[in-house]
Amino acid sequence: MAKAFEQVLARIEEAIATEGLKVGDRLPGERQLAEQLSVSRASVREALRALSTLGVVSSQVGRGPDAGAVLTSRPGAALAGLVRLNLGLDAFSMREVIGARLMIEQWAAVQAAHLKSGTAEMARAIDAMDRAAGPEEFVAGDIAFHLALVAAAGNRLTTAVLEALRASVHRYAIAAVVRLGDTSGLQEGHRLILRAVEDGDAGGAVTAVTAHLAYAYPE
Amino acid sequence: MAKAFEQVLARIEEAIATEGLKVGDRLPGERQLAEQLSVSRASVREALRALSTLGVVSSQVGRGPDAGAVLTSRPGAALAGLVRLNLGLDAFSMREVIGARLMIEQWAAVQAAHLKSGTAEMARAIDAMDRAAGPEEFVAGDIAFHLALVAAAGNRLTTAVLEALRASVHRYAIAAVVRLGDTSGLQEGHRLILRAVEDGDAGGAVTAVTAHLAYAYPE
DNA sequence: ATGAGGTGTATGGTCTGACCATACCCTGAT
DNA sequence: ATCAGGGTATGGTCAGACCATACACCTCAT
Repeated sequence: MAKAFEQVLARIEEAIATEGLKVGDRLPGERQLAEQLSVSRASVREALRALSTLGVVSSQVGRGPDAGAVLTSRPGAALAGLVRLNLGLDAFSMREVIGARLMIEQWAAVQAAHLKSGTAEMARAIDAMDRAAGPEEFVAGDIAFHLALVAAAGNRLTTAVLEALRASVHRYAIAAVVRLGDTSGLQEGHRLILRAVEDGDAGGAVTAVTAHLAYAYPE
Repeated sequence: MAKAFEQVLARIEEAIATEGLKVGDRLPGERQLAEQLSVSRASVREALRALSTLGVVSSQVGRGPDAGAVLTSRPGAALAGLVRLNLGLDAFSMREVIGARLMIEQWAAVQAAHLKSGTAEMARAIDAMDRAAGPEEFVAGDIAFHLALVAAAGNRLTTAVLEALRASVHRYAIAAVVRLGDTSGLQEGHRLILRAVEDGDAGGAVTAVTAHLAYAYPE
């Protein structure tokens, strides 16, 4: 049997999807939901807390005799996917994850090249990867490099988004390292990116990022 | 007194920030946290549920005598920011939100132009804005347009990210409508974007998106 | 001394039942 | 017709309990 918390989440998602709930509509109250799903109110509350953390619903005390949490976001595939992503359940294909990464890193490369920032952190990450004792350390260095690149763009929000993708990216990154026996190609890509940023060569940086990700994650 | 749930969240964030916790380190157990913060275990669990929803920590049953949730994400500004964004507490500047939007929508415009997709949805949103009775409907149409643009890129993940930014974007969008007495400029921008996508003109689409957002959110 | 295997124990996950302050609804008095 | 006030269901919080699990430790045979 699946965990109670996940049951509740799935049922609420399903209800939103199938019952055509619109933004502003109300879900049943916590006690009512608990009874319908045969779980405790505590589990319902945890599920609602997760959804409210994702900005899907929002609750208010009082509200009199009428019901519970309000839908604050549009239902649909994107919503369900976002929930799954954040829960690590993963509804996105590798293609989508890599696509989003490509978008963020190409953009960041342009910003970083203009600002000529973050080069020290990137260099440090490359060094760490050279000195890495095992695959774990190597992957950690890789993550540090790409995080440094995006952070160099100076927008904490996009950095946070990449950070949020960490779990998925990490898994794929490990797969890549395992697949490629030789890691020198990855490091070469990193060095090309770093050099383009140092030179302030935005076009070159985009090209380098694109090539690097294509190399690491071939179609 | 602040709500118990928020207290716990703040204290955990603070602990991560000030105690130099690293990825893989463990937080105290739920019962211990509850006692330290003088709240019930249920409140602690809700806070941890929120953090785990954001991918900040992860829990496992068992774990023997040693402690609780594991840090699964890098601490620091980006982390705290992500938490605040998702909780609607807002740690990002308007500049950062708009910057992220620009990144996503420029990228989406290129993809959409190549695929020549999503034009029907965008056209529908433009019509809805023309027929809008009040500011609320107008803003709803605006959101629908930009969501359609990003969805046209065919990557549910990036769509989900824009969806996640909805709350912040929405607020700024309202501000923009209020500021601009005349909304024809916004609609004109939408039409330019739509036309470029229909023509498969990637460069023109990027230019149109950039101009439109610069118009809606002047520096 | 060393390894395998069993046991103890604290953990996260869940449930029950209770209390509080709040916000809505409805009634009744004006 | 309007307004004041109580009734009531709500979300937020708490206390205490039980379960299955996974680690740490101890025992015992080798």
